[in-house]
Amino acid sequence: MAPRTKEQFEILREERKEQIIKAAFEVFAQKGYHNSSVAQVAKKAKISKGLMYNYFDGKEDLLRAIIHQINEEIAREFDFSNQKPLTDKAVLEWIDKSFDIVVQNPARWKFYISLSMQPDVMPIFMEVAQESIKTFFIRFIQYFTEKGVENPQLWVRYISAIIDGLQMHILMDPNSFPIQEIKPLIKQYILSKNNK
Amino acid sequence: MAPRTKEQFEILREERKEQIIKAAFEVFAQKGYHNSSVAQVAKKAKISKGLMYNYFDGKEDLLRAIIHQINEEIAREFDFSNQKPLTDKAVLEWIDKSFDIVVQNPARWKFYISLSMQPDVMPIFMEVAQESIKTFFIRFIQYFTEKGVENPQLWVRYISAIIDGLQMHILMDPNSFPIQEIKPLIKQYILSKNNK
Amino acid sequence: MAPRTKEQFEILREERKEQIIKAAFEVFAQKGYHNSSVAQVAKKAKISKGLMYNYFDGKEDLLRAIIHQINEEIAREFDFSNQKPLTDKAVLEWIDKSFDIVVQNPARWKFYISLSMQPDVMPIFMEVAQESIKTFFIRFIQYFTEKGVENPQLWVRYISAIIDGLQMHILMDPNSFPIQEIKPLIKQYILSKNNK
Amino acid sequence: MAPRTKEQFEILREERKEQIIKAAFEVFAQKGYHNSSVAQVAKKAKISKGLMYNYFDGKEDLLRAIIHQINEEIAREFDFSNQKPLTDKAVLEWIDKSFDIVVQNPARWKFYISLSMQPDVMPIFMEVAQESIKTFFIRFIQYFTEKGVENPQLWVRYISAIIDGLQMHILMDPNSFPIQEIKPLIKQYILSKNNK
DNA sequence: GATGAATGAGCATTCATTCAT
DNA sequence: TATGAATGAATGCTCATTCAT
Repeated sequence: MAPRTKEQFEILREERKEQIIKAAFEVFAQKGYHNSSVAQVAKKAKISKGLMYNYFDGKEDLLRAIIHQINEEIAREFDFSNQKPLTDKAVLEWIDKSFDIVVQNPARWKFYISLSMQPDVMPIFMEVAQESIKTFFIRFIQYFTEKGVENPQLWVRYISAIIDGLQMHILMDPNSFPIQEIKPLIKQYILSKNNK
Repeated sequence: MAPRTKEQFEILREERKEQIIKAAFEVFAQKGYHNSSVAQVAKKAKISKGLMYNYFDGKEDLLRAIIHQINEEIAREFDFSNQKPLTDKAVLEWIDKSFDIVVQNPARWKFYISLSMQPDVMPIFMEVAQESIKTFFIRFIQYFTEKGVENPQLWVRYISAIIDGLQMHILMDPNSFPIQEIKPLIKQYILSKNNK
Repeated sequence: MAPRTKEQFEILREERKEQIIKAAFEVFAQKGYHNSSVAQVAKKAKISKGLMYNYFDGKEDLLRAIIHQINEEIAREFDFSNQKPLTDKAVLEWIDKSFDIVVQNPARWKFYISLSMQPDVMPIFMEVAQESIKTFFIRFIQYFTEKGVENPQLWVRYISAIIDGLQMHILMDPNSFPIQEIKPLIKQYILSKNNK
Repeated sequence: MAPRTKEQFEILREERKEQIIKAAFEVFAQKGYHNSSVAQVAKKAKISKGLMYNYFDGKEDLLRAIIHQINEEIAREFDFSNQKPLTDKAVLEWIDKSFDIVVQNPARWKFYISLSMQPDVMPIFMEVAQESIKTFFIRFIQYFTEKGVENPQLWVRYISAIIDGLQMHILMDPNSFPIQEIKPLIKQYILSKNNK
């Protein structure tokens, strides 16, 4: 077999890592982090337990990697890197997306939130998560500022909390929570601030 | 020497139970349910491991007891047993209380919410919790109905989610989350529905 | 209340002991010695655990007492104290009794045999049991000797083993083991030795 | 370094399993199943407690494995798979073997019988054991049938019980029980049925 | 005598992690 | 790189026994 270059190895490693993270997420999401064993993850990923330690430093490192990946996905889905000022349309889209994203992949969000609430996982979580969200917050504050809202920072925190609360309730009752009916209410509430 | 009377034993048992629940809550709240061991709880309660099993059927039963106790406290604090129709004043007080209760005992609420989000604890939680909340929901729906709100059930779920979201954010940033400034906003939002 | 005499206390103690032994036997017989707890015995006997230790030195002592009692019952039932030479009739009666006793109280025999086979209980068992049986053996040997059987000791051991084997099989299949049909066979076998 | 091949692992596993079963048998036989701990078995096998669970599902599974192995050995020694009709010679050989097998390995039989008598182990025992014995029973019934014995099933049960009783007595007094002298008696008893 | 709270050693079992191959 | 055997500490739980009352 032709000797692979360093780069090829690197790519292979990354693919393997992805594969393990995917398996780990599935196992963790289904049974909870503490109730899952490394053996189960390895089995799901179709590799040996030993090999897992070749790619990750341990169970906690695996968790860290999952959180990191989810954060990246969210950042991508919400287009956090976009620096353009927010328009009304963009805000409304963001609201839609905030709920759609939960509805479409409740397992992921449930896992994400449940982790963020566990005292022992919280530090890991915070360490990895917050940064990218901050920049989006700033854009949101600017949006309200331009609309002439009196206390834009306050409103951003308020709105964020509302969204989070609704997301949580969707997760707690995914089948019958009337998120589609509530969407217009929250949208209207936000837009009503604009025309002051 | 004469043995203790049944009453003496009963009192002793209640005291001990309280003592163990208190210790268990502290340990669970600090390290999370799954990361806490029965041994740690026993140590905190300054009793032997074995004795714990004289009072509770196991670790899970201990958790159940804690949840039950918190629920009772909440029900008492919110006066859930009160069946009178809600007035505007009562609703506003309820909102104040909803946040004050979190601010005053964040550890308890953090624990409470974190439990409600863990997949394997959720069933226990639901089993013990929900009942008392339902009756309050009904009163709230009646309140909106009488105000002539179009879709009262929808609004109750909406408002509940908002409150929960805000509670969550208080817990995530207890020191600087501007709940006192946000209170008027949410109050005004609710009352604005009344005068339709 | 009139002060009781020492004898009265003694009688009371014996009655209590009987009551505990009875309860212990029931529990042990149903669930096995090792799977039974002192707490269960105390509950069955309707006394406290503590009191049990007032009457018996511990779980093992309880077992010893049960074995002792069963042995005494058996000795009484088989009239082991009777020293008269065995007649044909007595032997046939003894055979009947050997099986009837098992059929009538299989729980007791099952318990008895199961104990006698457990390596850790065997010593206790032997210590208590054997003596009374020996004297009966001697009478049986005399019986065969008088009948002119060539090797009377051998035959006694042989017959004893046969009886024990049949008893065991009755216990293993109490509902359909054809002991009544087998009785004549074994009786005839023994009597056939007599008329040599 | 190259990992072991699947075959190498397979061989290793079989060897270890054998080693653990051997150790477990020794411990169980000496102290009884209930009085033995997994730790003791592991120590005897010179492995860690944890490893035991890599090979067996638990203490009960270990017991099951031992019973299974003993059954296989017995089936092999008695040539249970042989389906040919029994001859007089074969029956006499079977009787010899029935006792020789006990004399040669009393520990095994003691263990085997003691298990079969313990109420909570009996089900496991029956589940694993009985099947192979049944086919032999059938052959034995045919043997008596062909000899013109009136109630062949009865006689098979009778004879089986006699053998078991003698085996039991050998175990209870392995040094001086006169099994060699008794052998002719039981053989003669069986053959006497043939010439009717 | 009588109670049951309390202890502590022991148990079966799990699992993250290491290591020889 | 890759395997899974092996470890050992930890966990939830049980129970015979003791002891204060």
